[in-house]
Amino acid sequence: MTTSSRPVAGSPADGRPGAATPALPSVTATTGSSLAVQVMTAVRRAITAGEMEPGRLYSVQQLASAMDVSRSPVREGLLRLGEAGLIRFHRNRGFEIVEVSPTDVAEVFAVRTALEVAAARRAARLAEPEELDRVRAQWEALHEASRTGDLEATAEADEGLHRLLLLLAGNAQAVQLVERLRTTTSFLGVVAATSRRRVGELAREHDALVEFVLAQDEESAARAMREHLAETAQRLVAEALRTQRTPEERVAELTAQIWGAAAAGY
Amino acid sequence: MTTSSRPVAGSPADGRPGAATPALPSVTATTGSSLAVQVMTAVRRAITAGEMEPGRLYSVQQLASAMDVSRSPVREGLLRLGEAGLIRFHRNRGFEIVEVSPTDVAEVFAVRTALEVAAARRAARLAEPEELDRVRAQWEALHEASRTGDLEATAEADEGLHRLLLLLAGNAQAVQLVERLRTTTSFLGVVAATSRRRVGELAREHDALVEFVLAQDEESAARAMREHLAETAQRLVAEALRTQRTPEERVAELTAQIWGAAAAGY
DNA sequence: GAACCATGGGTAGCATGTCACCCACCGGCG
DNA sequence: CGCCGGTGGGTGACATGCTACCCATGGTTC
Repeated sequence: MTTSSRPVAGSPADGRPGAATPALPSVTATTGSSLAVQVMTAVRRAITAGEMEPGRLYSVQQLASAMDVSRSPVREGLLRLGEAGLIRFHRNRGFEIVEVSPTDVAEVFAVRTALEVAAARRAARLAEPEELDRVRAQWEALHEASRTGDLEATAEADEGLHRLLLLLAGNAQAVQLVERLRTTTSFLGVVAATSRRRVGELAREHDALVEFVLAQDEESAARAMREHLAETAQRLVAEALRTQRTPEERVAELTAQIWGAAAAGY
Repeated sequence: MTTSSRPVAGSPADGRPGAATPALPSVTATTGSSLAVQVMTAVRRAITAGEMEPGRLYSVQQLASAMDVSRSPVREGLLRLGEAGLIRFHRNRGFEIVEVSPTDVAEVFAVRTALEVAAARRAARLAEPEELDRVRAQWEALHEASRTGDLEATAEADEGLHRLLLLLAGNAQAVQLVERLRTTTSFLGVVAATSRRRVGELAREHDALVEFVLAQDEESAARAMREHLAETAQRLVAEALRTQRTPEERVAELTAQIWGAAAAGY
């Protein structure tokens, strides 16, 4: 609250490269949490929205000015994002957005396969009746969000369902881990980009999975989870390929190849 | 530098909890990296050495004074440890060491099983001859360190071997993840406490695993990794139980129970 | 004796000052 | 024309000042 009008800031339209101020990721209105967390959210959103792009150098001071907070929370939030692998620091030069390659996406989903297939199996085995009710409720919430076409709510419900299954598997560490994986790869952003046109289908993809979990059919649940993740993975790998301007006629072939190489054995 | 003799602080043998200043984690001599990293290392060491214990509240200012640096790098390092789950912050009150329960240890190893069994399989399948040479070299380094009885070197070589296998599996994301898991659970500290008397045996436990990887026998390598992790996990779970003052006659039983529950399905 | 409230010390979170260092730019030298 | 060393702006890392806030303590009231 010290600066009420931000006196200097970007100054006149300096055309010099490197100091370019392409787009200011405005501060989030998400009050309630610490400023550092707000910075993290804002930067993630700016990345997925395309306001900040790989290959360009940004600085703490720059973001702090744009978001009208001091450098401390900005630095703190950025360091956390850096540890998560979302950005990379160059000493005394600034930081840049790390580009998520199709291979990275495939690898993340290979890891998720390793963890969540087992989780589905364990959830089907261990879940108590009231816990199964929660699964059903979350599933219905997903369908509801999907029906309204609300992209963000659908993605959130999707996440919630996966998190719930991990929880029912009784492994808190795994929950935390997968949670972090999502953050790391700006997973949400990719999902958003991909499924914009097919929000309605997202819910139905979970039908078989939920059905088998509710029926406590361990192996079928595991298989359904594996198939679900494979489908999602390939869709996101394809999207990542398109982001890299891969010719459309090669996307299908490369997707199968990348996912096949990353997933074999998991 | 502010307090040269800590004028007030704990005062005479105050029995009051909370304000006690039990032991000062002295600054590391580990120069070369940033102060924040040095703080992280120092705090981890202080925890594993028992100088800092769960249930007690510490503060940034306190550590900063003890280590003779400013609050900034201390806060930064502690925040990172907090994100890893090693400590927990209480707003305006301080932070405390998070106790690692036997169940936590078992869960971490369940996750590692999910990731590293598949990694062993893939490493056996995919490794090039020169990469197998690296495995052999790392294995010999482990034996060498084990032979000299150097605990820290042995633990490091152990880590190196596991990391190498993950790398050869071609999943950079998994490597990063397991790396973080180690940090999280103050894994090294537990290992140290456990194997102090049996450093010599640690190397031999990897023999079958390495042998099968070198022979490129996928399924045997996977099985060997699973058994190796199960053994290690149970040893550490038992150690965690003893830390919690579990009666020795119940340790074996509880260990089997906890590990069985956590690992089933992975 | 017990419940209530003012108060003061201590804390994390945020803002700001300072510094060594790196790199891009630029002018002079070969 | 090409190389090369001085130089200045910008950056991350660290030090320090400031503030809202929480909690324990002790006095006060009933």
